[in-house]
Amino acid sequence: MMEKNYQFDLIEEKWQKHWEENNIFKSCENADLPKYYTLEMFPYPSGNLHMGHVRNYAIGDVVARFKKMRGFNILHPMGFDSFGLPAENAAIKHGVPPAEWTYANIENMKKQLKTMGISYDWDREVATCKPDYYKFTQWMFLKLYENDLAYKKSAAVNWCPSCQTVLANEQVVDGACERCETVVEKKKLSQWFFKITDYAQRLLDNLEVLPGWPEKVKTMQRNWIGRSEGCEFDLAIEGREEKMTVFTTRPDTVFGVTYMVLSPEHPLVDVISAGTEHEAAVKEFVHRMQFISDVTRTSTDTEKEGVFTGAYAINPMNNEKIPIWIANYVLMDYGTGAIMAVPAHDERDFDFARKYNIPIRVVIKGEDSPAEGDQMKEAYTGPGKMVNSGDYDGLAYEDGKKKITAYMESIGIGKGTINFRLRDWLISRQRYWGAPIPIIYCDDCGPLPVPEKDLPVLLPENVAFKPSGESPLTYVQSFYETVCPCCGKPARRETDTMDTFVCSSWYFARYCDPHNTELPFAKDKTDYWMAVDQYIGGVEHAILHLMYARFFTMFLHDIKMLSVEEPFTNLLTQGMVLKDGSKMSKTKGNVVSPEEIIKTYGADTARLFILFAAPPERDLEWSDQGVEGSYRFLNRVWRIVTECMEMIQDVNLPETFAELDPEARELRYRTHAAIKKVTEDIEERFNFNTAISAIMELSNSINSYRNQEELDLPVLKEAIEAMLLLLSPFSPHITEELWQYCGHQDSVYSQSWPKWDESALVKDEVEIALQVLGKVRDRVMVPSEISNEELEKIALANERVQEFSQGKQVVKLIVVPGKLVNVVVK
RNA sequence: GCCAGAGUGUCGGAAUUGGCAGACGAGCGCGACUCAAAAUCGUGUGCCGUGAGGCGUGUGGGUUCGAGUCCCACCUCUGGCACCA
Repeated sequence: MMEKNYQFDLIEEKWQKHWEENNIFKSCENADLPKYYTLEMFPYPSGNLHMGHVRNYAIGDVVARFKKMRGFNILHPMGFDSFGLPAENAAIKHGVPPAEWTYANIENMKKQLKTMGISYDWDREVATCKPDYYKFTQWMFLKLYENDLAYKKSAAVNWCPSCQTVLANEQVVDGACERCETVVEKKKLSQWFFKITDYAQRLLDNLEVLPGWPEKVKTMQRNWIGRSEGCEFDLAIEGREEKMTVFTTRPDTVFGVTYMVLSPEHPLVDVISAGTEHEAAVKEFVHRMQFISDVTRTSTDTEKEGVFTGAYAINPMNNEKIPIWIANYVLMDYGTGAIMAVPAHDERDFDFARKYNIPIRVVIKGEDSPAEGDQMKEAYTGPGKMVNSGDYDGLAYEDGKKKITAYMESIGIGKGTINFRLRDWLISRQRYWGAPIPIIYCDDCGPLPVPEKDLPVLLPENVAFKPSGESPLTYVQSFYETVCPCCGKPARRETDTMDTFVCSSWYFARYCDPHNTELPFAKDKTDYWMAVDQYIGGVEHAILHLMYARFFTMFLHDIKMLSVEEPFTNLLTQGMVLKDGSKMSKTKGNVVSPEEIIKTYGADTARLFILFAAPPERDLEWSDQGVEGSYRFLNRVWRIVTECMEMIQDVNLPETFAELDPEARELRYRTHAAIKKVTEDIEERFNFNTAISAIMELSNSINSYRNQEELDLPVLKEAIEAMLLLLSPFSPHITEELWQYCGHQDSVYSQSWPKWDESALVKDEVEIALQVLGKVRDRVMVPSEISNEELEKIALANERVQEFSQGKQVVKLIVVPGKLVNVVVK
């Protein structure tokens, strides 16, 4: 029975149930149809959806439903990134086991997600904390290990004292923990790494073949990978056996070296300063540097300082004696931890040399650059010709780079190298709630991978949480006690777990074959579905998740598990949801709860508003009044359809619409203009806000048309049905209900997307603006087929035009057909 | 400091290829309905001016018949990078 009023709560519940019971959104491979894989970044199950989620999933659902109606075979799954620290914190705080807390949150969030009415195939749901999933996260580790891409090493790593675990470089932002903003410390520990640096060049190069990614994200990844090309070479140290090795991108400036710098942590520092009069000062400096955090030390604001070590290196190009210093601005973990300093052509070296009165020698002369170091106000880093460089004088600096590198190579002291800023990915975490690293330590056989058949290495339950620097699993004897898979003697399991970013680096492939118990996924399934055609999520993952996932995909491609090399063909990074100009947060007290909004206005209104308020990439300002507006619009749609229903229900649409009266023609024009506009806005630009405004315009047109006395019912029906179909990806429940009222049996979701009729877009008459000197003075209606000559005549004869060109001479006439005539006078 | 992106009514935002700035929505004003209110419907709404008209897309200049859009300089905001040799 038809309800008189728009009762969103009844309608939404009814259709959600209907969709679920009829498996409307279930997807399977179908070779006859082109596939389309839409994916939104899966959430961490914190327990409640926030507006950012709603925005993310509303965008994804428009894409999925639109593509479905456009004839694609859709994969649109959802799941949970369910390992991670909050579960452990909750366990400590509330005494609930992490697993219990997590599963309860998943249930609640799933319930909330279902009230949004998104077209997910829930049969494909994954949760990374379930053994059937993390079994294959461990499988990934084993494959990386087999291929020498997982290794353990002792290194100074980032330690978050609050989270009580180590972090990857990517998870340290401005020297602080990405999660809790605590300043991280350096700790020397033995940890597991993935050799992502082996893929540095490919991660960089492939960005070129990702035209569907925002330039912003690609730039961030390029910066992070930080490739630089240069030359590494050895220098003898006066009176010693040892050599020092430096990396430089400017071998062309090697004749301008006036001092060398070692990082304070460099192993040679102690050796070369020992026994010199400078030893005490060096020791003091090194000691002092230990207590300065990396953030401070690597900030551009920090003043450069250093001390002379007492030792000298020999410049291999001219045998000059060069003093070796140590300084705060040279870092141990980039390049070789040592540099050649050329103050004339490097800003940092210049500042340092000025401070300590070290000579500045010009070796590159640009067009207007100073020739003498003393005259310089700043370092000259531009192009130029080599000077003061012996046989190399007169060479262009680029040629100099090549020639000097080649020379060093020929005498066996150096070689051309490429340095990356990217570090290997530290994946061990001293935490309980993660996938255990599948490694066994045997006193006799060493560290060994857990045999594939023994996966998964199950996480034990009932674990005590003691705040210490060690994994809680180190206290669980039943977990760590095992036998060596090689010799059968008692052995010990690795007690660290994996970074949760490992779990999310391959989930998109698991969705293609989520119930496979033998393999993470079967190749024929991923061959059909991968890559993800449209990936949608927050820009905060620009480096972290998006780079790790690319790395995994390349690796899986290399071991022939995946055909694709890149996981995400198109990427949309959505903006944040703001309230009163800032991000919604509990501390600011400006949080709007999606649950409340859906309860008060319904999911259709919530979705519509969030898509209407701003284009998807931009930040969105939440507005309660804006929500009211969207709600009013849906009510208007409801009234239009229910009030016209009886008239149009039994009307058949003709093949062609001939002989229409002007009003009906106008409505048809507007209907088809709306179809065109909405289609192009979604398809080409993801401009959902303007697509919605076009639907609103159509509804306004229908509304005024239906108040007339004589109605052309087929035209009215066509307009109303087009409006419902166009609106259905945005607000699926109300359109489903009204679609049925119009006499249809099938779901709107399974309808074909409407096509516009070009002939309906042809107008008899168009409005032309008449300008004098670029200012609009009048507007006239003219036949659309009018010739330029005719238009010119009309313009010149126009009263208003004459008024404004009186006493002046017409110099020129500009005609833009269908738009305007501009009369140029003098 | 460097590199992106942005700056348009009271507000969110539109203008797709250099061609009528302000679509759509919100807010506000007026009117209808109502005992009244809400809802709804209709209508108006960039600024100045009684009016004719003038002005108007961060600022200043330029190109053009015509500039929110192109060029130059500058200001502000947002994001990213920032001793990476």
